[in-house]
Amino acid sequence: MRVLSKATVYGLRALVYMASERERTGYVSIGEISERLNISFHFLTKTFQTLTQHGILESYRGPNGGVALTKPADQLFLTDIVHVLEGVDFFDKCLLGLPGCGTFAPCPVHDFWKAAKEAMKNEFDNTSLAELGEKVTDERFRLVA
Amino acid sequence: MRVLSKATVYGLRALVYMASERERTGYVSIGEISERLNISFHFLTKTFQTLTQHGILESYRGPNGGVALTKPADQLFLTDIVHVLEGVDFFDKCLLGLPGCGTFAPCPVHDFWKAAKEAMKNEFDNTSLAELGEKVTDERFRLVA
DNA sequence: TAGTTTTGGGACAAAATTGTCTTAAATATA
DNA sequence: TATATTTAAGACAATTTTGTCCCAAAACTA
Repeated sequence: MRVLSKATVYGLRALVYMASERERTGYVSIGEISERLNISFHFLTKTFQTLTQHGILESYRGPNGGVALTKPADQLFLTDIVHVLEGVDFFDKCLLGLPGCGTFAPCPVHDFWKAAKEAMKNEFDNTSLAELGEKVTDERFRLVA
Repeated sequence: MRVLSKATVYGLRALVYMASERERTGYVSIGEISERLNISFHFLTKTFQTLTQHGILESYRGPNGGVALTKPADQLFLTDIVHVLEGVDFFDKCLLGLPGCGTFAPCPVHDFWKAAKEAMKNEFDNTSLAELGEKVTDERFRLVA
């Protein structure tokens, strides 16, 4: 079950890492993140460029440069990131891949899947990077194998 | 959100179609299914070969040949098909892609995702091809765009 | 037996995803 | 100014997924 692409998975892990560095101020370099989380630097850079272009991150070049969240981590939710990296129709896909599957022309698993998606969307809508970052800071949860 | 591969999606649609042809006896040809559901014949054939090799389908060559469910459709559940086409670890994947993510070493979204997966697994465990086939036969639900 | 129909299986191609590399641009510091 | 650091951007390669094609094997029919 691969719900999120690698790009999204890496992006999310990296953002939660940033949120977990609570007392830190200023920019965090992509190099640091990729090292700490064991993610390909170049691949992460591309994902971060997308996030920067869509207003999730701001970046700054040069020494002591890096990336920073554009908003406090408690105002950035999983849905925001997923919408940028997976598309705004992320929570609107038929389990059987039928285009236009909906109440008026449902596939046989539509009712169940609609409820499952709603539960997931609800969780994504209400889970902030801050919340996940705290879990990591407070040590019971991990971001790396 | 792409939970199932195309191979699985096509396989499931095709199996539900077979289950929906209630009064039919004997083998159904892959050609018929691929035409009716608008699925690539060769691609579906490969997926069906996998299902045959794993005991979900039996096949028979020659005129009036085709494939047939090895069990009554009310004894074949979504989990059975998904286990064959996606792997037995389908319901055991970390949302953030961390290997070995579990109670003892969870990622920050582990608790939520565990519950979401369990709900999905429960539904897959208890939804038979017969049930879905009936929905299609009884006309309110569709298998094709 | 010859010809047709159908699945089996493999080779192969196309497309999407993932990953790597190089160079440029911006910024800081010495 | 020269050098080092860091993101930006795009080319490119590797891998996986998806899709196509061909021919063999099995089975039926005439």
